[in-house]
Amino acid sequence: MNIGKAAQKAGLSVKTVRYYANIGMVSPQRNTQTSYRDYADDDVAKLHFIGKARRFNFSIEECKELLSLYEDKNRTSQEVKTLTLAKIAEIDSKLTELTSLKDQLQLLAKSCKGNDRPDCPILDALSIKP
Amino acid sequence: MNIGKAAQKAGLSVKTVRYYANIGMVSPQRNTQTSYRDYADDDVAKLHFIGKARRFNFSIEECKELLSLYEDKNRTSQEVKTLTLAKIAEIDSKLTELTSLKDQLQLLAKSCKGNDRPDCPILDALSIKP
DNA sequence: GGTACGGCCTCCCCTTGGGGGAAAGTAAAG
DNA sequence: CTTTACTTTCCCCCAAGGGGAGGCCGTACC
Repeated sequence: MNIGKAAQKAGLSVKTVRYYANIGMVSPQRNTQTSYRDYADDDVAKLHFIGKARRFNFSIEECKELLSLYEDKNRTSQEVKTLTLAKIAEIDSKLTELTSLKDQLQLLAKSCKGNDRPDCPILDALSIKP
Repeated sequence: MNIGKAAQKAGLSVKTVRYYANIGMVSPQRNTQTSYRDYADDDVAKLHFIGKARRFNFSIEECKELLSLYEDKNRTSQEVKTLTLAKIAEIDSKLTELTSLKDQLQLLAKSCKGNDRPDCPILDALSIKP
């Protein structure tokens, strides 16, 4: 099938699917006459797989890794789980960082009256040296 | 002072400080002979301000906004607080999203034995249609 | 048969916030 | 005077595609 149909089935944009072909992640056959990309059902399954992994915050490189594990019928579940746990840890550290940021911003916001006067503890805090 | 000294005082890299000059955020004087950038203490204070705002996850555009509020002695604290609350909301929605992702990944990881066998519920979940 | 429309192709520039490094001018120190 | 450290501009690079130009291709309609 053509790229438009494949993208639609996989729930991705045509641009994205073409990008994945360009970086060698999902390489469809080519129609010898039109040079149109020709996606098999198997390719669409991979695209779908990648789309889902991306939504789980896996990077392109990690998706390549997952994809090769996906295609390797002899891989161990341990390899996959390791990647997943690493991703969880990564998300966790981002959560910690964002939570701390939010807390600090909330303290600042709380200390600022937010009225018509010019004095603002938020700006003061941003200009303090340390 | 030269850019190296200014960067050091502000706790930023020279590249970053030059970048801020290029985008017109902090525009130092120029030494007419050498064309070296010449940072005043005031510029360094702005750089420092920006560095801190960046660490609070404010984008460059938002930093520009904060900076103009910072320099405007007649601004109201309300304007600053509004920006801050918006940033908090933004961080909050990211927290929600990441938490949901983490939960889903943890469910998957929990269901996967992570042993030497090839069967892996994580990959299965990633290949399920939707 | 023509032609209008839509899909596909490649190619290039754009995004965020700088990092890396080359080539060349300049300043400070020995 | 020479070495070394600093600064300048310039260009390419990252992720993960998005937007759009210009040019083929195929088909539906008159």
